[in-house]
Amino acid sequence: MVPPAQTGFSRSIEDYLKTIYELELAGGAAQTSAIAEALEVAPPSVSGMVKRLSESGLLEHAPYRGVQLTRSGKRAALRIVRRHRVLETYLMSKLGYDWDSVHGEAERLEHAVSDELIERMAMALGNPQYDPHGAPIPTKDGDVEEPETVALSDISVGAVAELRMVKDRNPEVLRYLASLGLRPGVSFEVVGRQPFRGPITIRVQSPARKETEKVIGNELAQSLHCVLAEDAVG
Amino acid sequence: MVPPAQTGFSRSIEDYLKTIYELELAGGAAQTSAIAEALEVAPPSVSGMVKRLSESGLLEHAPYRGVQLTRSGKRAALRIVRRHRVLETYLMSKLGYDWDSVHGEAERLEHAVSDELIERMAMALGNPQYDPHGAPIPTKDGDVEEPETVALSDISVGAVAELRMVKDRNPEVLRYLASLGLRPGVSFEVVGRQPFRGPITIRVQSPARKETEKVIGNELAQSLHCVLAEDAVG
DNA sequence: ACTATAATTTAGGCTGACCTAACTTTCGCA
DNA sequence: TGCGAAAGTTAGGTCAGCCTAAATTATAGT
Repeated sequence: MVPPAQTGFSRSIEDYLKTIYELELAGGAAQTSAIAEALEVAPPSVSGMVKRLSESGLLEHAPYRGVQLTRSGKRAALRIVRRHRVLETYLMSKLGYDWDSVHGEAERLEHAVSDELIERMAMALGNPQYDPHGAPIPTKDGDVEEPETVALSDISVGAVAELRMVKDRNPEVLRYLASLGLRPGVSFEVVGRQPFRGPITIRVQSPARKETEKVIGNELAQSLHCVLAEDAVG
Repeated sequence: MVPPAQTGFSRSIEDYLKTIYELELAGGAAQTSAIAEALEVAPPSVSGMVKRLSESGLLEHAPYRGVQLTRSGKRAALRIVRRHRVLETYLMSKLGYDWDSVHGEAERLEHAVSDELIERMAMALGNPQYDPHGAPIPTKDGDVEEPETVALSDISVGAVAELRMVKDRNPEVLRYLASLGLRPGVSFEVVGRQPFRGPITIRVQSPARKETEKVIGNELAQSLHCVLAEDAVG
């Protein structure tokens, strides 16, 4: 048994809880196959773990239907999410990690750090509310509001919006976005949308105060979550 | 299987290698029972792991006699030792950890950090040569010279020495030493030694430039490793 | 030199977390 | 409305790393 930090939850269990939390956010109850895919394990492994976790009261399991975190499961999951996001933020701002390489490191560390270390890091950062990808950092006692955002792929032409959160974690993709200057906080106007899930054109204020147009594929646009400056969802 | 960082060695294996390295330093070949005690596992568990490790060429096993790291085992061990000591140094100087609480945190993190993170931390610290306990930090490519030191319990009266390294890692003990102002780098003169493993009295330059005498039990004195300013070993 | 005790190893088991193969349930669609 | 594919679960097995009990080897003291 390898008890990570001070919870008593194994590394595996922590991974399951975090994954289930993230899948629930994306849509209702988490399906066995979705969990299996996210964790890169076979579906029967998930069934087995789900049984154990629901027996210990961390989640509700409706057989053949899916699972949902209980209150205590959610609390545990949010602790991991906080760790992950604080770590990413710390590694980037204090140790010079890149936007794209930070995820993997945090993924391993989140199971090994103590609560104390996380609080010290958060303190050193001034208790940030968002991580480098724009995701909100849960507070120490487990509060988050996952913000109301719209995917760029769902914003209509003419709307002005701000990029709030990048859901993709593929380093290649993140590197590409960085090269376009697209990071959380950047504002832009949607100036074109090709039909049939075609690419989207946006106009961004470049660092040199110059306006540049960028063309973004629809698939990528689905993971760019934004807040609108004016109401206009299509 | 839980592969830590990029080596392919499990957390357990890393712990065994590090422990064996430390035991070898303290005296020749590491005994099964010493390893078992250090890792808090039963002796048969050690026998089993030792067999596996010697089969993979990380150590030489003379049955019933003890084990010794091979070249590659030592290389692996030193990588963990470097991680541990860089982590301790970083946690103390960048995140405000205390001398006594730093060990446990590093103990868990050493198995989760990547080489890259360690190099970034070392860089941020200016590539220090010693950790907060005075232990030398192996270089990236595995060089250390564990310094020639003498335990305070073996220094004769009249000698002047500098505390170089504190081998104890019990937080209580470390807190006590801190309260006495005894940290690596502090110079002192041995002014008294009671016979029959009795306590030792030293005179230290206090922060306020005032000389203070401290009385130290023999057992504790055995883990205070020093370098002599003049030759005088009793 | 011999034996009692201590140290070590072998034998056999358990648990967590994974796997594949085989079976069961659900659900979309003809 | 029923049936086949997709999704999920059960059954049974593996592996690492630990354990206890029993057997073996080393060693110290007479």
